[in-house]
Parts: sequence; C-alpha cells; structure tokens
Amino acid sequence: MARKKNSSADVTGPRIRAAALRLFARHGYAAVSMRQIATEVGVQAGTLYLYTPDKQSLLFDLMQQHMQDLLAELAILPPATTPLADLENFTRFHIRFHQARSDAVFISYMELRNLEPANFDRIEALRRDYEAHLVTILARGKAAHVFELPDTKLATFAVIAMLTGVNTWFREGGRLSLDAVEEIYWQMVRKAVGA
Amino acid sequence: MARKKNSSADVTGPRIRAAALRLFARHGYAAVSMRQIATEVGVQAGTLYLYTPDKQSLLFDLMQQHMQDLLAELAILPPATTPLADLENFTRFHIRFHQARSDAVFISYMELRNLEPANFDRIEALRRDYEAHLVTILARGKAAHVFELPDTKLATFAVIAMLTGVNTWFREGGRLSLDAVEEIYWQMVRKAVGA
DNA sequence: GTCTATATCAGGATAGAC
DNA sequence: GTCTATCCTGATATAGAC
Repeated sequence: MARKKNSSADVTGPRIRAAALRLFARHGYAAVSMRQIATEVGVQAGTLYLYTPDKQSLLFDLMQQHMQDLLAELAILPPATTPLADLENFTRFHIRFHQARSDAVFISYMELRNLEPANFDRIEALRRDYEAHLVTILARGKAAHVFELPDTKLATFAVIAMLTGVNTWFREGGRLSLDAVEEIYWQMVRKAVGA
Repeated sequence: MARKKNSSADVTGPRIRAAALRLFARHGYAAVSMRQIATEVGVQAGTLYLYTPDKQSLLFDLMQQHMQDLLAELAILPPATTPLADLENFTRFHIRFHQARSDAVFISYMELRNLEPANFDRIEALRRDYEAHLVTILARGKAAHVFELPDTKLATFAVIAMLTGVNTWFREGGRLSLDAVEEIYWQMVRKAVGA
C-alpha cells in the first residue's frame, strides 16, 4: 500500500520519543513539561498528543523499549562454554550496552517511582528477567566450583550495581577508553566472584 | 536569654525538613509540592516560608546536611592499623550509614540534577571528599602490595557503587540481617581489590 | 507563629481551524 | 498533520489578618 508522500508521522513520532528521552534524563520526568518536549521537536504541544495518549505513556514506552532492547540484545549474545566466559561476556555486554544508551539507563533507574503502579510492575518484571540471567550464570559457576560466592543473589546485585555505576562517571574521550574500562571492571568482577 | 514559652519554631523547622526528606525521596523533588509538605507537617503552605526561603534551599539544605553528616561520621571512625582493616571499616561503615538514612541517600544521588549550579558544585565537592577517603585507603594498600588494583580510581567507583547498591534492595526483616549483608559484601570487596 | 486569601504563572490536555 | 487558542487545575510565593 502506498504511503502518503509528505507524511512526517514516521519521523515525528521517533523524534518526540528521542526528545523526551533526552529531556527526562537531563531534568527528570516530573520537571519536564510537554511544552518543552514540543519545543525541542519543533512542534506545538498539542501535536504531541497525536503520538502519545499522555505524558505517562511516553515515559512508560521509553522504559519498556529500553528494557526490551536490553533483553533482546542479551538473548543474542553468543553462548559461552564455561561459566567464567559467560560472566565475562555478560560483564562486557552490560558495560557496553549501558554506555551506549546512558539516557535510557538513567531514566530506567531513576524514574521508576514516577510510573503508575501497573506500569511499574511491568518494568520491574523485565528488570528481574535481566537479573535472572546473571543469577543463572553465577549459580552455574558456583555449582561447578569455579566461583566462590557466599550468596548468589547478593553477588548478582553487587555486580550489576558495580557495572551500572560506570555510567555515572564514564565520558568518551576521558582518561580511559571504554575497552580499557571493560577490561578493568572485568578483572574486578572476576576477582569479586572468587574466580 | 529566656526562650518564648510556646514557641514551636524549634520543632516545626525540623519537622518540615523531615517531611520534605520523606516526600522528596518517595516522589522526587520536582513532583512534590510545597502544599504536600505543608499538609504532611500539618501547617499551611505559607508557613513553610518562615523556615526556608524557597523550595530549592530546602533541597539543598537536606543534601548538604546529609553529606556533612556522612563526612563527620567517617572522620570519627576509629583508625585502623592496616589498609585491609581500613577498607573493612570503610565498607561496613558505608553500608551501615547509608542503610540508616536511605531517604537522604536516595535524594543525594537522585536529585543532583535539580540543584542550581552553585548548589550542585558544593554538594559535588563534598561527595568528592568522601570518595577521596576511599581513594587514599586503596592507594595505601596498593603501595603496600596488599591490594592488587589495575586502577585505584576505578576501584573506588566500583566499590562505592557496589556498596551503595545495597540500598536499592535491602529491607529490614528480609532474608538477611544487615550484619550478614555487611559480611557478605565485605568478602566481595576484599576479593575485588585482590586482598 | 500560623492561617486565610490571593497574585501570578505554568502545567497537562483538548477543540477546532487550516 | 500541525497550529492556535483555550480550559482547568495546581504550582510557588507573598500579604496581611489573627
């Protein structure tokens, strides 16, 4: 079926989401007005409502998309043959993926409290899926006696917190390349789990 | 000099700050109105302005107080005789202190972007003072060859992120006591720094 | 020291012209 | 598909009564 020639709907929608992502990350969901988002995109405030039913949906869609992307990318990671290699893959993947989408990461961790309960539950479920992946890796390594872990669940929390923390300070063009950071963190993770 | 008999100024001020702390932590600075704070305290909105010049000062004061408390408590930690003992003290202190003030911690990490630039700089300086303390411990241990660290600064970030992460999941009365959590995290920190 | 009342402004969202 | 205009609500902050 032919598309309308001058339709900009396909470009305006994504631009609205991109602007909202940027602004929510910089200033926080509650502090950003629909007018600001519209100005950033170069349309009037009313126009936004052609693309989203309301502000809350805009936030939820951004977070859901981020978590789904995260899980999708994780799912296509080449499988490793040992728990140690699995953990290394996960570590490097987590740092790289999160660094490439720092705005979305920021929002997904900071704006949970601005989600309506039903939306919150759905995002939390996705986050738990992601955690579960690391839990599995650590549990396998522990069972195989290659990891020494007092508590698998806490090790999962610790590793994820540690890796996500990279986003708070890493800046492209700084003292260390992302490759170097990956390597250093991997060494710390490896040691932390007793491998 | 005699105080006024029925003055409740000394109690209203702290109650306002306590309410603001709670509400900012739950819903975020931008999402909380002065009316909500006033309602929580049981006064009218206008009354708040007898105790704070504006909403921004209220946020800044809470964050500054938190950071100053943190540094003050850190300063009176009994000094240890080895870098390893120093690191253990720091680890346990960080977990305990942050757990006891989870609202203030939450705000101090999440609401930085809602500070006016001058206020932001002052809070950041305090945060760097705190980090510097851990940097020193790690650098000493590295110099004494009791820690094996590819990068002292990154290890500092990693340890603080890991420890602060406890606040995102720990709940009193859960599976593990705070003592147990402290112990498990200490083991992970110890290994991560190669000790 | 606190309240009531209000000035002033900006927010989310909608209706209808083009 | 976008804009203009607007409704309604609720925000911060202040003035002045009690």
